[in-house]
Amino acid sequence: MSRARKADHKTVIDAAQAVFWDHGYQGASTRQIEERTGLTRFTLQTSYGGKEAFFLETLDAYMSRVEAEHLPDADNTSLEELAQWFADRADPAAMPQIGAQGCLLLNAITEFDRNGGEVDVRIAHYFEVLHHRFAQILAKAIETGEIAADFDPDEKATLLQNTLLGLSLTIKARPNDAFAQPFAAAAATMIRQWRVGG
Amino acid sequence: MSRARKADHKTVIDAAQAVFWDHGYQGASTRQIEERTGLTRFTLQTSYGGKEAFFLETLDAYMSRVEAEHLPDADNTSLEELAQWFADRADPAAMPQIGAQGCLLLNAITEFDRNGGEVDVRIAHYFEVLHHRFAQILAKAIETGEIAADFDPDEKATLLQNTLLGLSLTIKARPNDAFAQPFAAAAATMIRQWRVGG
DNA sequence: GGGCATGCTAGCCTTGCGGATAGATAGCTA
DNA sequence: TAGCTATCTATCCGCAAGGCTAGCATGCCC
Repeated sequence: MSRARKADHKTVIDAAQAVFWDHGYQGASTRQIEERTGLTRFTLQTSYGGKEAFFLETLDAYMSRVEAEHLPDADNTSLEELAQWFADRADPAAMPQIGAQGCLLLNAITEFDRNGGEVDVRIAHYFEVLHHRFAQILAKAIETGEIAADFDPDEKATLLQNTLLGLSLTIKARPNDAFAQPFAAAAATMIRQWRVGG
Repeated sequence: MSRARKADHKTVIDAAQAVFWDHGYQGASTRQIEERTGLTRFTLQTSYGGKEAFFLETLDAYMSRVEAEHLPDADNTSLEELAQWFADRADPAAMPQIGAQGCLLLNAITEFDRNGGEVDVRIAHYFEVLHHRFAQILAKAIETGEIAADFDPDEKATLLQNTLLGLSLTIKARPNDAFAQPFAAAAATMIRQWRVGG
């Protein structure tokens, strides 16, 4: 068919996530992307359709991976596991990697205007996914009796969405890898105190 | 002494806050700043020392104003007032203005590297101020008996910091002015449920 | 009113950006 | 092996960015 690329798609996208996280969308030049991903600027244009389209693809890959591998499971997550999941978001030992490759949604939110375009669709989708996951986990915890029946899972899911966004921002703001840990711990404690008699 | 400026310092800084919020630091060009603030690019260089120094000054002015006028008072804020303060952060009626001039720290955190420079100092300062205010209000609420004695004001202050950051991001992410309201309401409810017997 | 410091206007410089192009090259298929 | 096609290399383009300079305008002080 054709000549093979120097760098395969998956490798390129993985590296691109790191580049965009390090420098932001605007701050990452196509020449930097070329250097760090192995992708040539020529292919960036012809195969991916330019920088913005490439960012969208990177963002989609990131979100798919997060949904599939990193978000807590909607059906099989206990309240304690949810609490621990929040605590782990800023584990100082894992921070170097997590911090080096944080939430790309942050960049999407802060660097693009809300104009109803492609980025906005992704943001809306992510908010929905988060809400659904958290609400389902909390509803389950009510069923099992972990938390009281008069607990509002929808409202608390909203609170957890907000908490997670705040945590992403704190991680980005961190002057050192231990910095964000108390914030994650406070979130975990909040969740644990939702238990009946907690 | 000298010739008077077209636009006075305060007016310039106020307008600059809006420009930087609308387009971010990187996205705001010096020519846009010139247009919307009345400041000339010449004065931006000679009197303010260039775009980055000017942003820092704008950021300082913003933070001073927030500390003086918008953050809840450390000494005279009840728990209910604190809850209402969070709820008001995303009041749909006030959103047009608030949304049009949101938290500049967001831009500082997301658009600058953590290199120990001037921006980092501001970020650290803001985190400290927030923590101190919230912790003091909560400590007072323990004194008055609004919340239980075994309540950890320090940890919950950390949680509130995180909540406020999340709210700022949600406001930035909002597709419409009503969007952020449930997030603010959930935060307010969380605070109200801290009351003894809540 | 003359001196002088400051701000304004207007234009120019350099740099880096995203993107486009053209010729060489590699890998598959027939 | 010939041909086709996607990619690579290298270069170029137009544009917008931040910053700088030169000459004019303004206002305070001696």
